[in-house]
Amino acid sequence: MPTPHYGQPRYRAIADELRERIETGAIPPGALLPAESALTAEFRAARGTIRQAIAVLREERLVATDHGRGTYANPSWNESGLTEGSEPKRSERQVAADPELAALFDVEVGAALIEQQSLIRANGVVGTVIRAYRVLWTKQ
Amino acid sequence: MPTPHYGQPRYRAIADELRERIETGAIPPGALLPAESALTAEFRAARGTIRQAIAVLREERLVATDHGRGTYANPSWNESGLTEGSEPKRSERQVAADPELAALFDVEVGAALIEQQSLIRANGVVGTVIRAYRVLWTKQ
DNA sequence: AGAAATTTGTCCGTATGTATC
DNA sequence: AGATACATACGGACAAATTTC
Repeated sequence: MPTPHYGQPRYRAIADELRERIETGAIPPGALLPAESALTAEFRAARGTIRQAIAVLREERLVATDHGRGTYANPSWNESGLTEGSEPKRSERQVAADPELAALFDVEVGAALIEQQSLIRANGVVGTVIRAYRVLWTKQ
Repeated sequence: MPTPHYGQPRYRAIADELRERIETGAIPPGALLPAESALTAEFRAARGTIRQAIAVLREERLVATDHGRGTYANPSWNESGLTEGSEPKRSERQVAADPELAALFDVEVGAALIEQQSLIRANGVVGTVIRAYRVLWTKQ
């Protein structure tokens, strides 16, 4: 546990994990990554290690951090990144919570949720649709 | 006095002190703890150290913190009940395509889709629900 | 209604001491 | 010896939610 960096250093492994979450849409474009303190808890890594991992992603332009605010995923949804991106593939709208979502978020059915939809295209055709839901009103 | 952690770290000692004040009633249930700025002055510790101490108590459910408001002692309404058993954080099921998804995937309404749902928790509560949709049979 | 002050949340940079590969 | 990593601690700054004036 202390410092076994078999092959790959820890901060790179953490960077890989976070990169996957972003690329799979688990952390949708424009969303905030968990705070450094939350990541230290989740990965049970020191803050310096977490910051090193995020620095890797920042260098890849996969995230951008605002001082005092947080670290955002995919800040380049308006500028074509790797692909020429024929269409904007992100949209956000307000929807009502269906019974299942209401139970998960512990809110009333019909409560306002933010739905962020992203599309993943392969060869021009839509391969995956990702919908991320979060409560509009934190707290209640 | 830079950073000697002989024996017990400072944030634990501070947490112990605050815990005792709560348990002895010096800080009654529902009352606000002194602000972080006040605690930094009292213990002559950095704010980060104070916040670490409070984080310990928060984990013990001895206090609860509201952004912009303060940290309360003994939140009596802790009916949360530590969850009814860990829910799976990733589940997969087959659903029928709604009109929007059907259009995106270019299939008929009602066609079979795979929905993969993931939950992202922050501090134990569901913060985001991710639903990823794919067509069931990717017959080229 | 609006501005200011308070308070918590988050990030930044740095530093020390310890331990392991 | 050097790189990696952990745990702890400091101080500063900006952001956001809440309260007070």
